[in-house]
Amino acid sequence: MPELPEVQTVVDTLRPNLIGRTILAVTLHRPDVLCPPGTDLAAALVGRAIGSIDRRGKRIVFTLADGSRFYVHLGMTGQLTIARAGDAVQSHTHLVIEIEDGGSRMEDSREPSSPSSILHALSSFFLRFRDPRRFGGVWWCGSGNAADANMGPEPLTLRPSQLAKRLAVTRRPVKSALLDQAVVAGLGNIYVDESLFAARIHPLARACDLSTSDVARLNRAIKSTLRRAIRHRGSTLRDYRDANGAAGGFQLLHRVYDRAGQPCRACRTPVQRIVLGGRSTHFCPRCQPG
DNA sequence: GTCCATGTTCTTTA
DNA sequence: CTAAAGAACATGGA
Repeated sequence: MPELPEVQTVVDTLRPNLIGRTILAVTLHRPDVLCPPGTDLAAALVGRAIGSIDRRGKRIVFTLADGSRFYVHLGMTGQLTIARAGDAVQSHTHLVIEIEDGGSRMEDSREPSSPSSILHALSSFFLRFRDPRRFGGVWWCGSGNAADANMGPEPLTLRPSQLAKRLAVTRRPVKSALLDQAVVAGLGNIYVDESLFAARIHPLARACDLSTSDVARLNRAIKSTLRRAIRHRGSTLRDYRDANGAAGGFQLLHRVYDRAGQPCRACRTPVQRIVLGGRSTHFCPRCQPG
């Protein structure tokens, strides 16, 4: 579920819970969600404070007070949520990070599940990562910049000339190019379809054939679509939740995505669905002429 | 049983 | 050789 607006919403809801707090413990229930394999995540995290949380494309980047970093990718079904000790642990919870509760300790009478160290003198809560399909995972970066690897520019600050330059060099359909994280970072199947509709560009149009005005329109459409989706806290089709467990609301405002056969909200022509690069692709044949 | 799914990466084909 | 298409990954819901 998570594309840029959903990931940004998770980051925005994680920050007030986690910034400045110290990590008390790390439990990795499924070691294969961690890269590089065999990393001692507990040794890297325990005792350190979380300095900042940022988004890069669809990656959620945690920077510790010592400057080291790790990032979480939610894949298709990943969730990163804040929980208290009494909250039921859902199936497919692969990683749990215990966090020192910086606030007063009186409000929470529940005890941590495994009080084992002097660090537990104060109350705590948990950051849980669950991901049924396990297309997501956790990447330890150390002090390197692995979080930026293979990532194109951020679409919210992308300039039309940059986008034009990147689209001009490929004959792929514009939809395929926009899904490529190395071309632009953060777009996925929902927001590419929505952005192309807003720009009135056919998804099969060759990227290199777009005119300067097409690209300018597309750049504006991408920004406005993403900003609107963030304002509505992302799209919950099935699994997506923010860090507080709340669903998004933008799915109610989709204009073409998952609306095959339903009337275009602009012209009433039935929305068409095709398969492109193995992905469902939705567009209005009248508003987005080939 | 079948098909489909918000993502990424590796393999095969053209 | 490069670019693009296809398959694979794992799970669950319709």
